[in-house]
Amino acid sequence: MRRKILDAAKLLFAKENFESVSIRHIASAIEYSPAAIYRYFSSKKEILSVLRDEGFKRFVVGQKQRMVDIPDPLERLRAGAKGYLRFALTEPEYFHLIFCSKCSEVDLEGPLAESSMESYDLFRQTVQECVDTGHFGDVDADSAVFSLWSGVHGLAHLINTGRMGVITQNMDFDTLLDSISGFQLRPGYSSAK
Amino acid sequence: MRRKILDAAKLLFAKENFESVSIRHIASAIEYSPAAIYRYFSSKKEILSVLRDEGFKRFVVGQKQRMVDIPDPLERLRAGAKGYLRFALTEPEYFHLIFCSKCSEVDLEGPLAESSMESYDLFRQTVQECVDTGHFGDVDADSAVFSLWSGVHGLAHLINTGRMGVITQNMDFDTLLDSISGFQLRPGYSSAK
Amino acid sequence: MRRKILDAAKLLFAKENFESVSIRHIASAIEYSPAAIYRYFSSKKEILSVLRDEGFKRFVVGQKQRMVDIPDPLERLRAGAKGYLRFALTEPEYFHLIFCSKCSEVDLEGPLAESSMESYDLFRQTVQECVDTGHFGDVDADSAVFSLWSGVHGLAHLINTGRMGVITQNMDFDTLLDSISGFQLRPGYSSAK
Amino acid sequence: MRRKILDAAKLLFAKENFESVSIRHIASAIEYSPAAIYRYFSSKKEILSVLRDEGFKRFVVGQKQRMVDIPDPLERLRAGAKGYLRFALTEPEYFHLIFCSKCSEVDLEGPLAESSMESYDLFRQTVQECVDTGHFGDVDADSAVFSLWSGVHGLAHLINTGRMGVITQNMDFDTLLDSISGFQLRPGYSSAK
DNA sequence: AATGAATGAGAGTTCATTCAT
DNA sequence: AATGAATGAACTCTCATTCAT
Repeated sequence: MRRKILDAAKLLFAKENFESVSIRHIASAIEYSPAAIYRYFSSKKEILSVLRDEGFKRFVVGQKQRMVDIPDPLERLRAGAKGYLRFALTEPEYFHLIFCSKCSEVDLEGPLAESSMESYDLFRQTVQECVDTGHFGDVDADSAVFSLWSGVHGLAHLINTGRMGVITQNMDFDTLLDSISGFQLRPGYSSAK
Repeated sequence: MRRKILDAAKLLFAKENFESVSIRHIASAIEYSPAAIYRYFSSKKEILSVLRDEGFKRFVVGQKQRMVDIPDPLERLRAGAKGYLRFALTEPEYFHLIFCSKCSEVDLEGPLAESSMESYDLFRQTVQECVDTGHFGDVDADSAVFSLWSGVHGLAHLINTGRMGVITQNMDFDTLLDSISGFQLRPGYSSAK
Repeated sequence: MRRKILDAAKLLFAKENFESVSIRHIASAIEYSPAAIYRYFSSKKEILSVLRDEGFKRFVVGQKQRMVDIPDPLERLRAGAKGYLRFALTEPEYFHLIFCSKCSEVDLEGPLAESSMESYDLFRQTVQECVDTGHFGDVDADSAVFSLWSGVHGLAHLINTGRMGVITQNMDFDTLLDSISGFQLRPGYSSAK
Repeated sequence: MRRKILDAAKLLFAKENFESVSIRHIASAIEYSPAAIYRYFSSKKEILSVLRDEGFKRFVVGQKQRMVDIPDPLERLRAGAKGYLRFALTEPEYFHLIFCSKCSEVDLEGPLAESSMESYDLFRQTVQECVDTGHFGDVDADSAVFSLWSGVHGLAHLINTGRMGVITQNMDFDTLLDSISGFQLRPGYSSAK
């Protein structure tokens, strides 16, 4: 059924490129005929789309869980960053689909747009709290949002594309975060200057 | 001729990814027959390779020019970061080819490897100088390299994939840099804490 | 289906050589799409391989049947030679595939190797018997094997390629055999010198 | 010029299949452009054709030289057989072109037909002499022609297609001939029975 | 006399997709 | 609900050949 197809697809997508996974591959992985898949999905693109939505939803749910109970906004932000990194490194194909593919190629209608907003708001609001409580000195919230997202996203992307070499391979998320956020998210950091 | 093919390929490689760009696409973009392309390049991979080398060489030359005459390492670093951003935003095709495609897909033999090293060394050394002159407080050079590259790369990538929305569209490179480097590269910034 | 493809391929392989027969040719001969063939065979080479195995098996079975019950080794040999000729002239496609294509192009793993050995051993052993019973005078078995195979094979090949002209066209197998084996396989022949 | 092209082609044909030798290969072998070849030959087929004629002429000339001065017809025949074998084994591609390709594919007009006749007549007449002088017992000339050509041709073809294994690899032409002609061409042989 | 440029046709092969069953 | 059969379009790449220069 639908679930089985999606799971098989997810597994394959994790192993290979999205483009090089074919309906045939998925079908043979679940030991069904290629044609059978079309009972459940109208096209290969739809499978991809559903997977993306699912992945994003999972990401957002995870982020909420990780962040919701943390009172200190900086700690909360740090938890969010760690979640982002974890997602990127443990589910690189989803990460690529959701945070690296061109927005123009993504269908922004439907559930994805909603998740997207929710997620962004959570992030944005936490940053705002940090600014309000003086954690970031005189930096405005927009700048902080840009800066933080860029930093964490860039790290994830550089690692996933193999540009960080072996150095980062054995680091855990905390160490990684510390590396890039020596200036912002380091535990105990409070305010520049 | 060669140039025409490369330009067409560059455009297409940027729009879609490597695997979904076909020789036929390139050929029809320049209104030639697919076979004609093989007069100038022995394979699809070679086109990609040449493009990448070309783009990288241009990038490295530009960075050297921009950075060489600046005595203050932090200013020099800032100039490098601006160069990276400019390259990413004004030549997104090359940027994608060089800094976003998976390393495993790249032929690391030949001139590219050299350019790559040169460029990285220039960056790395400048960071080291900043650290040595106390610009980054007690942050070690490795961490600073990770952090700075991640920040600038992430910003470029998020903008290029359309994730920074319209807000960043009218900013110049200085403003952009200021946004993400409120903590590190801001002019006048000297040392954390 | 499979059979249709094989038959079409057999015909084409006989008319032209392996390399100039294309999947497209086969497909259009059976009025199918080229892609359809890949439902039944994984590659062009496999078609060839299957055909050869098939033909060889048929040849070997026939030879055994023809030879098994004949007590006199010379008569048995003669029956084998006649079988070889009949196979060559009545199934020239198979004959070409099995006894005329270059061995280096043949996949010698699998069932073919077995059939091949079986068939050769049967032949070789019969020759040995002839030698042992003095039918061939002081000729050793190896020489006799070379000589006999060469003679029959050469005749078949010359006829099949059209070099024997019309003269041989109306001869039956016995007459043909008598022609070439005036010295060895002629009925009543016993020993040289 | 013409000669250079033909020589290059001949060399390549000796190494690879006829079909897999391309105009490009020939051109690059003589360091000319593919187009240049068309000044001298109207098509690939023509090159092949000319080569075949040349090869055949050379064969015939060689055979004449070898045979002309030998008074004893059996010895002369033997010399001819040796020449046939030598030609087949040292110039297998020519041999294939001339004696193995289907007659229906060969252009039988022109110089080839002439050479062909000449060669055949020489052979046929020598056999006739052998018969007349009683060398072959009561075998008629037609049968002897069939038998002898078949034997030598078959041996050559089986060796060239790799079916004689390694056994024959180190034999010289005399030994080979002795093997297959234990009954007819062996030196000293005179008449069956 | 020779070439660079170009092409149409065709090679083997894979793919997403459809449809009768 | 599921499949076997089939296809058209696409893929990279090679070929013999032509033609303006």
